[in-house]
Amino acid sequence: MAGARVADQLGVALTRLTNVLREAVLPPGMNSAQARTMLALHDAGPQRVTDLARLDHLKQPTMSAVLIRMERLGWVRRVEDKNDLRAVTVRLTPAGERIASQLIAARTTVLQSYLDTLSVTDRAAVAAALPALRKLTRRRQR
Amino acid sequence: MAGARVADQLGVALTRLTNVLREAVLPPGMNSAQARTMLALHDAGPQRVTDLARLDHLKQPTMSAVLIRMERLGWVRRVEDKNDLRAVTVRLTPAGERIASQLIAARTTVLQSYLDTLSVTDRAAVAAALPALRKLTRRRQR
DNA sequence: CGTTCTACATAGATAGTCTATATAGACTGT
DNA sequence: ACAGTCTATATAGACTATCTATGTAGAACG
Repeated sequence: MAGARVADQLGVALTRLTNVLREAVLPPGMNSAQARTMLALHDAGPQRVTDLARLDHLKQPTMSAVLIRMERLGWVRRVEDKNDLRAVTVRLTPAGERIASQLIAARTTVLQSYLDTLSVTDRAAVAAALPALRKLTRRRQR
Repeated sequence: MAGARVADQLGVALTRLTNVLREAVLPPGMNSAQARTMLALHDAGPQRVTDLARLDHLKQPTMSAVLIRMERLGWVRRVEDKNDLRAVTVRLTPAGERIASQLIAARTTVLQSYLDTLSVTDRAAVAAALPALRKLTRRRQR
C-alpha cells in the first residue's frame, strides 16, 4: 500500500542522509555518543546523568564513563545538586557550548550544500515537508 | 536567510528521527556499525573489506575486526576472490539476509507508526518531499 | 528510625576503534 | 624475468565504549 511505500522510502532516505551527516559533521576526536550528548545538553539544558543516559539509550554507568571523559576534555562539568545530594547536574562549559554550536553549524552547512544541488521545486517540497517532519519527532502519547 | 533555515530545521528533524530509529530498529546484540554493514551488503551486494570500510567511514583494520565478529555470528562469510588472491569478497549468509530484511522491515514499521499520527495533509507533504530527499543522497559531482 | 528506593560511581569483561606494521599478491618498467 | 612499488587484508597493541553486577550514600516512606 501507499503508506508503507512512504515509510519505506523515508527510511531509505533517512538512513542515507544520516550516513552522510555522521562523519561529515563530527570534529576529529569526537564520537557520535559524545556529539549526541553535547546536543542534548545544548538543546535541553543542564541535566542529570541518568536523564542523559535515558535520552541516549545508554545505561547509566556508560554515560558516567562518557561524561568523565568529556569532563577531562573540558566540554562539560558536573555540579552537585543542592536539593538532592545524590545527584549531579551536568552542564556544558563555555568551550563545550562553542563546540556544540559548531556541530550544529556544520550540520547546517553540509545540508545546505546538499540542498543547493536541488531544483527550486525540490527545495520547495523539502521546505513544505518540514512542519510534518517536526511533528514526527514529537513525543508520542501512549 | 530562508535557505539556511530550511537546512537548519532539516538538520534538527533528521537528528531527532535518527535518534528515534537508532535503538528502535536494532535487534538486541547488534550495534549500529554492524547494522550499517548489513544494509550495505544487502543494498549493494557482496563487496571487499576495503570498500565496506570506506562506505562506513571506518578504517580497514576496524572493518576487518567487525567482519570477523559478524562471521563468527553467522551473518556474513568471506570468500576468496578468484581474480585477485589478495582480496576477499564479503557476502551475507542466508541468515544474514534474513536479519537485514528484518532490519529494513523494522525501520519501516517504526516510521509507519509515526506517520500514522500525522494528518492527511502532513502525510501528503512528506510523500511529496520524498523524491527531493532521494536526490539529496545521490552521489555528488565534484 | 529502620527499610527501601534512587542517583551515581566503580570494577571487570567484551567489543569497537585507531595507528603502525606485516604478509602476500598484483602491477610496472626495463 | 625480475626488482621495485602498489594494493588488499590481517595482526598487534593501546585506548575507548559498552554492558552487567555491585558499592555507596542520600532521599523517601512507613
